[in-house]
Amino acid sequence: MGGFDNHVAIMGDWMPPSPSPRSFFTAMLGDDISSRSISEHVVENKTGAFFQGHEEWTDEKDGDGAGDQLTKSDPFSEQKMGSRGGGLLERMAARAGFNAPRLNTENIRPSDLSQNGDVRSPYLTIPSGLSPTTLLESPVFLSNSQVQPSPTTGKIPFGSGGYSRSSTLITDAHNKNKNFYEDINTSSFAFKPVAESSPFHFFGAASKMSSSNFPQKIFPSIEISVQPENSRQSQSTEPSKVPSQNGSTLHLHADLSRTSGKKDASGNTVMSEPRAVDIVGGNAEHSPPLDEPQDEDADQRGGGDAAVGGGPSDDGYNWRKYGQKQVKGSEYPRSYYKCTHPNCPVKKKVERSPKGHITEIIYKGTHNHPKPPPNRRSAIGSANPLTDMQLNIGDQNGAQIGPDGDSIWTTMQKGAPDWRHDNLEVTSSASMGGEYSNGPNTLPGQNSTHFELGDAVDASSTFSNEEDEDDRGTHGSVSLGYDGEGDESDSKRRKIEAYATEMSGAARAIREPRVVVQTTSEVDILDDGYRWRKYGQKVVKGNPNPRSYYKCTNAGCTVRKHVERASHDLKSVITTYEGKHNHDVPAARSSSHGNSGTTSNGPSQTGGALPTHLHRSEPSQVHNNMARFDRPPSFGLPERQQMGPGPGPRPPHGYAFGMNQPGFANLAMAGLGPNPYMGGQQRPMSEMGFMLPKGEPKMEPMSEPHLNLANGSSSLVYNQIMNRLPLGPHI
DNA sequence: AGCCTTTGACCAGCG
DNA sequence: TCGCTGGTCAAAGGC
Repeated sequence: MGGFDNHVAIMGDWMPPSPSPRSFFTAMLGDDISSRSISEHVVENKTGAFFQGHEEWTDEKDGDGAGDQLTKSDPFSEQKMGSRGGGLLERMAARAGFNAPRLNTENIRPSDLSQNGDVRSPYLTIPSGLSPTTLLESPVFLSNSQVQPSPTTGKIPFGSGGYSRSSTLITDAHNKNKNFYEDINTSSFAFKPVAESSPFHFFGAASKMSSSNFPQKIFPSIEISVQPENSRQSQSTEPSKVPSQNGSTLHLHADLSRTSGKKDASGNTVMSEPRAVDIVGGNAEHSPPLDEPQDEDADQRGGGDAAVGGGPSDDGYNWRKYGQKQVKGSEYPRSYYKCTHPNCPVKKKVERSPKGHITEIIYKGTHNHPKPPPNRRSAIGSANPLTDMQLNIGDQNGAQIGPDGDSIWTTMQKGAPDWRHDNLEVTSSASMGGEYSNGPNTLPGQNSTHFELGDAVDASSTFSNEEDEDDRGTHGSVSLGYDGEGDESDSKRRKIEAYATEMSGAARAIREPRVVVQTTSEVDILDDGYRWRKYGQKVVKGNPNPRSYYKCTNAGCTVRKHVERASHDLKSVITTYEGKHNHDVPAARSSSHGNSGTTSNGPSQTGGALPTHLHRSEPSQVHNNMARFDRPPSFGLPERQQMGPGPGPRPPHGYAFGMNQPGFANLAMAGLGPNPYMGGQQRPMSEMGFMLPKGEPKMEPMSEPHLNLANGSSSLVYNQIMNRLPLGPHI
């Protein structure tokens, strides 16, 4: 397997029946942007192979030179892939009983620990070297047409059809080439997990999803693997010292080593050609590795797991480690945890690399008690971004007991307390990291924009955390699993398929659509063309800067938004939209100009949050699209039909955010939802990020050189993306 | 003192 | 039946 081309080809095989992510991306970004292959980017970046093997990971901290990385990182190296693949991926695949695209969370990093430990705005960024197209091909975007996925909302894209089996995303904690990514990380998608809301509602398969299926639905056990292996990137830079930047990167990791139908040593079925998608969140260089700072410590004191996200408390629950052992096929030792709550049967297994990178987290059982108060959670959990991530996961994914209360490894998501598990085990994991993060230098002075799509769907509504917690990230991998008693392979597979379908719907929560737009560039997204009235301002946790609240002044419009300066980057402004949109952009303001540079009455003016930016965003679409959120899911309709130019104004620059759209959901999933580690970092370069719906991972696309987002072009790109985002079934 | 981690040993399932 | 493997137990120690 030599080249990336092959890789791509494989990915193609792996693609879901529905519009391939790649196609989507291509469409979204346009030929100019997407046509280029990742490999090309890699070459251009001279940073080495874009996809990396897992083995390289170990060298990460050793500071491998670019050249080394290039060599080592050759993900296409059969050898490497094979070796790695035999491990987690296969196990995951086996567990899930189907192809398990790997979502690598190793690279998930705290957005900005140094500046604000509380910052929870993991962003999943697409490194400059990473082609959106590629990204779209990642499992994250699988089955867009049928999935309602949203990693955070638990809508995992478990596509139907052949792909349904692939619903499992295997976390690949072994992202190597940290440097590579760092170098290239200029643009990326940042998944900005939103608070506890429901980072992981990965029950994507939505093919059969119906509006009636909601959180209350009974689910089979869900296993979530979170693999925030962060660390690799930290090396190049000191995350803690570097202001967070939008370095989160979306790490697409292809694993070509696997063959279908094979079984691993354990007899687990290994699905054919599982592809690993590593989503690296957080800025490699800017954002501290999720756990990197604590890695050593964690390792030594055993609390490392916690620190890393596998910890007992990262998910909001308290855990006691009762065992650890090296599991065959796993490169890293597996730690066993039990919920410390009396009589609570929930357990979780965490695998993490020697450096503390979590490669997999599997929950089993259902908590029969409420989550302990935050103050009771481990300090680590609260302070550690990674922990935050875990919290999100736990919150949303907290394991829940199956009907029988045992033997079910599940990963529940917050807000899914009512879920019940059957014998379904779907494992999906995603890792985010900064590896892909583009180097800060790549596109100096460019814009970084983050879009957070609020999702009206939030199964985790149970934990009604609002913005303050929205930024928590959940990232990672989610495994829907079924630990069943019988034939894991087949039965799981079957059940997974069945469940995937149901889950997607179930995962949907009803929530106010929420869109977060973050920008650090001249393109001021804050100036969205609508008229706003500032009605409040306050300092929220996690951000030293005041948040300004605005209401749309349009009569009858309930849309609100709040704007705040990103703690990690004062140049960056995060705008969160909430509410439904019932009108178009005011004529006077509905201009389409990426670079107009004029500011409107938006926060940028009042809030002064954007001192240096000319923000001109086109949230008009947001408005419009948000309205769509309320629509009943429409399945089977081509995205275009749903999102497209169809009825309804579509401002030239409008952002066609498809809230609740599978596409994003998937993307979010890739981002692993609220991954504190992912985001939070912004750079003075063009970056465009997509913030996933509240409760969902937020993507923070870092500026992709190819996207050329700077100076208004970002809006164009954004617009294109949004408008073209394939979203299969939409709500 | 309580809680948690570590770690070797034990147990059970499976081929 | 044996060996392998994953999962669990429980003593010891640390914080």
